[in-house]
Amino acid sequence: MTVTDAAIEKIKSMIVSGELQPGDRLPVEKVLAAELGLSRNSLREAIRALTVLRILETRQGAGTYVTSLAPSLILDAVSFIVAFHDPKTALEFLDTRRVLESEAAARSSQRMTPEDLDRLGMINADLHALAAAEVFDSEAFLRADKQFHRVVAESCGNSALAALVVMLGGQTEPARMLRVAFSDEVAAQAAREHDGIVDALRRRDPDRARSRTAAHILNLEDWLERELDKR
Amino acid sequence: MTVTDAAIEKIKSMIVSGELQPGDRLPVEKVLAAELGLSRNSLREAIRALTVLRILETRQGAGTYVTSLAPSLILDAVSFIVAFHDPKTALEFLDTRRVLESEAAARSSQRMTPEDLDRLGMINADLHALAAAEVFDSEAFLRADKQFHRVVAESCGNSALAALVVMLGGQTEPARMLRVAFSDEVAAQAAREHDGIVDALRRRDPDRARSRTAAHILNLEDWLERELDKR
DNA sequence: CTAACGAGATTCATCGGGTCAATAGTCAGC
DNA sequence: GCTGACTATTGACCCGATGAATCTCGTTAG
Repeated sequence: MTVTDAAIEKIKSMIVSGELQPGDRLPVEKVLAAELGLSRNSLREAIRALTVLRILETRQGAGTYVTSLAPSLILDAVSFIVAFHDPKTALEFLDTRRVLESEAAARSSQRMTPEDLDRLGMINADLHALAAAEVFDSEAFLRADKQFHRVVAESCGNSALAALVVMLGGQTEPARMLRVAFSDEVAAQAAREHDGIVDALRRRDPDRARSRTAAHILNLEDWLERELDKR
Repeated sequence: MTVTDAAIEKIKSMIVSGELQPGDRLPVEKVLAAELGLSRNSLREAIRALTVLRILETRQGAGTYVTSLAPSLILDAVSFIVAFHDPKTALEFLDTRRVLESEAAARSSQRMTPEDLDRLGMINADLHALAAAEVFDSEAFLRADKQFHRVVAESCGNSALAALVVMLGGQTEPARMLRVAFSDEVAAQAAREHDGIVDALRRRDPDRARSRTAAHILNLEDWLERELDKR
């Protein structure tokens, strides 16, 4: 256990115990270093580690603060981690995402407002347009697609579940591969499947929403598997 | 964007691009710092950040290495993050865990070997014994309980799913609270529910495994909710 | 010839000192 | 009362040095 690790644990326990609340400001580096009994450099390593985990936030000239610790914020750090995985692992993540997102869709079907549904419809209209465009912009399509899934997930009423879905739908390494292999035909098919999901959500039918979402992601899994076999 | 953040991105891209493979050794700090054009201290902050994310591993005197990047390793870092949440958020995590673990149990029912099942039976026999002991050791019970759920999850055939389940069953803050409030009666009830899960797994019946697991965790959720209301 | 040993080189861990840049708080001027 | 310049605060970043853990490799005992 290095002194930096000890400092991380110390700061962590100060937060978990409530000694430091979200939004609180930490003592200045020099003082905190003295309190914890280590050098400023080593303390900075600890602070940096907690910063990339979105637990602390530093602003030059202003100070270091505890973040809101919202699940979405924290799990955002996880999507950073997920990006390191190989394509085979990506299939497992996608498989897991299917489990979570179909459940989230079922729950969202009971909770989405007409405004949410309209917004979702507009996003998918964009997706149809992007898929039918003269020159297919896979980059833009995947960005909007992510947006679609995010809206569905975030209406489910459980922010931890939503954050996990968004995280698993994030930038995995094969997602970059997708960009080159993703065709306008696959995109058009995906947009049509989205229509089915939106319809299920409008009907407020959890079973339909669940099944349609599961099938949609399953198709994505199959496509990815085929792409991986090609190489 | 600070120079350290830039270094993190640079190292990340080196791994994602395959320039650095799992197990590879990084250049020594002094050299790498020169290559990336920053001081050793700043580079060390970047390395430390990737170390707490379990992406790099440093050994004094030996060097800095890229980890295996196994999902379990990576998601292990997540359980560290999850520990920061308040009890209310813990309910959401438990809710999410129910979704994942019931699915994992259903899958495991099709895959567990007789040896796995025997092992599970033994673990639960221990749990029964612990719950019936003269002086109830909640610490030991929860440790064995975690073990039980881990064995079920890890047989599901998807290591990412398994890792997520284990992570969500891990050290959340209320888990510490559990230790004081957890009674031998609640423990005995949990062990009986485990019997039902083991039975379903032995029957190789995914639906029973799914339902029994979901109900088990649901009971845990209810219990936690009641405990939270008390305060 | 093999295995245990040990000196030296390598590498990360930690420290103290310092400069620079961004922010916030203060106070004069209108 | 409001604006803007000045100043103190604070994190960002750098350099150089020492200590501790590990590895390398030649040496020696069996």
